[in-house]
Amino acid sequence: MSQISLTFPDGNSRDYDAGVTPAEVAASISNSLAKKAVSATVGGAHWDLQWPITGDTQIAIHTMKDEAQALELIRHDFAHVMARAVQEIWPDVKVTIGPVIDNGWYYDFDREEPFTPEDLGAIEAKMKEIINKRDPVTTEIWDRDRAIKYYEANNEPFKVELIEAIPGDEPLRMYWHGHWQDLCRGPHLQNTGQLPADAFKLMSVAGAYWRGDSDRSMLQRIYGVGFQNKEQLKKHLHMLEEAAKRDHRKLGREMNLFHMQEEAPGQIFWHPNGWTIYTELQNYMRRKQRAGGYVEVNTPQVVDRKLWEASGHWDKYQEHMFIVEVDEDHAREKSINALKPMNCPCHVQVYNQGLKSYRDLPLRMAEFGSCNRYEPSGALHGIMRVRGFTQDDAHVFCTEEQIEEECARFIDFLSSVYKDLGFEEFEIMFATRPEKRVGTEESWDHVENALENAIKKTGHEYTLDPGEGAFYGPKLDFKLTDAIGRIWQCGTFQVDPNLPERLDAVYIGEDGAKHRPYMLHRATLGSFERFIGIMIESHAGKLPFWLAPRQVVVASIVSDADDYVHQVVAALKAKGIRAEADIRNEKINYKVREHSVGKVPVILACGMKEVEEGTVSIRRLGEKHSKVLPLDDVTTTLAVEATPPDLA
RNA sequence: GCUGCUGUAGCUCAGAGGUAGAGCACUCCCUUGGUAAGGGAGAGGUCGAGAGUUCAAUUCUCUCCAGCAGCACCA
Repeated sequence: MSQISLTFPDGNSRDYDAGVTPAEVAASISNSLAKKAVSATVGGAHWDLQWPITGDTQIAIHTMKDEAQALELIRHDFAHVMARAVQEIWPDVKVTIGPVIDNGWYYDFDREEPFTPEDLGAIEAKMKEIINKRDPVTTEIWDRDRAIKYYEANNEPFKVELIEAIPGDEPLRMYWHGHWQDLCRGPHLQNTGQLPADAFKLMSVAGAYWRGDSDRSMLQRIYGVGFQNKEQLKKHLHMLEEAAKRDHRKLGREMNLFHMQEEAPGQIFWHPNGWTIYTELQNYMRRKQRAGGYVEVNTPQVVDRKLWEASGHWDKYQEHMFIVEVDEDHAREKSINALKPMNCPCHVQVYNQGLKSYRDLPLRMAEFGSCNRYEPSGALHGIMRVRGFTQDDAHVFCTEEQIEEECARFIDFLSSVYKDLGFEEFEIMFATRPEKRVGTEESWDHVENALENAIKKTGHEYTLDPGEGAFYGPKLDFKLTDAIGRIWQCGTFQVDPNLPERLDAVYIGEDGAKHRPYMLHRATLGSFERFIGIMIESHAGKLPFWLAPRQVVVASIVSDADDYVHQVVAALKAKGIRAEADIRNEKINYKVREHSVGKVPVILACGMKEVEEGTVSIRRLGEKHSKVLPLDDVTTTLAVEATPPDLA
């Protein structure tokens, strides 16, 4: 038998018989390592302890201490144990797939009856039973025919379909523990007893389409979370509880920012507090955009279908539009209109007024464009995904050569805005040419290169999202996460040669001939609604002072101080600070608590001492102690703090 | 849109086949209190909407609406 040389992380190497498994390698080092080992990294790949190694390579043996590998194995094995538990309780349930995800795993099942919360408890109990059996995990490679026959015989049509989708002659790996078997890439633990039976929890059950295809049957997906030990599980569950407190829907109610109601699903009734945030943010964006070389326009809400037909939206997007029909009793002619779902066609209309020269380009046309989209009911989510919203939208009309520069300029602009708003980090997704597309390959090459260069020039990392661009051009999406880690697209940058073509936008070039401009769709915040939702969650309601709807509450401690409280409020207002008086007949404890819960950043308490000395007792949100300071000092300090970041 | 769950006072929630309850919030009274809930009284609900079963439905059944979780969608 031939020999192979395995190199360990410390640089030493040893010879073994070809076909040696990591389990055998571990045993050759020490008994304790053999027991503790869970997997290996072989030649850069995560390797099952049972898989043979056939050539010279690098090897590292993993134990539970290697967090990345351990968590992947644990979660993957939990998924298998859960599937086995389900089939032991309900033998007729069909299994499909069960991958590892952030913090845990899921497994999709096909079963007539819905799983209930009580069922989840029963499954958890069965899983613990299985783990305690400490069944060894074994694996074998099967050929396709055998695997297909096996699953056909066992009435597992989903597995058969999975195998049929696996390309050609790729060998199929089977895993067992106990009598239970699953088709799986691996790697897995050595035995089910290596799973921490007290460090997992089944979280929820929800529908999920088979193979992610909404035309196919809906399966039941059970989600679980799993960790190396009980403490980490507890920590995770606690984190979820904390995150729930930051939910913008809850804080929106508690801070009296907005509400929504049945009569206008997916639309927001902004209350004075919430609208203050909104307008402050909009004022800020308006100043930033002016400074950034944009001109601002405003275009109609209700637009005749003729324009949507010309733009192509009527064909492709109609089911997502609110259609407005004006009938003949009210209008001279019957007309069919749509509420605008986006601003671009209207912006081309503005562009098309008057002949443009190459000297006018790039033309950056911005609008705080109020849009309505008939989003699917299941997609609605608080103020993050709504049917009526306002984009901080703009379209840059430019030449192909200007795209790179405009893209870089936008990324810098967006970074500056995000930084001002407290988001140092964000994810850029670079979506490239899809299979179904228009335009020449040369043009796609050029435009994709322009975007890539722009990202590099501005010094950001990005994630490639191949094939996910629009049919007419590539795009960048800028994403932020909410309190529980759900990812939301906020900013966007899209290259579009298509709409100028459809709506016949032109400019006169240096050569005196007509040319077609490119149109760059771009939004920084995306929508005010979504961005405010994200901001509420990321700040847990404690917005930066300049954005806080109620910046200061001045509270009297005794009613003899009420007049002074009004003077203090007037002094603050004179400095442009949003201040209000609280002279209710309540104790100071009560007032402090109420305004703390309401996330008011500064409470100024005034008793007779302050009245006599011309001071205020300042207490900042989150701080336990207050400080007595001269009123003038406080108004000056707060006025500085109230300055928006772009004016500071 | 799909699967499942939920809908009772402004909010958070309890409850039962015989037309409803708590805490907080609200109003009034007492209290003038020094930094996260002082005390008392009062008012407040067509139990999401519609239909059906029943002597009787807010409770059971069906349909619809909305919300929540996930999936799909987000040009």
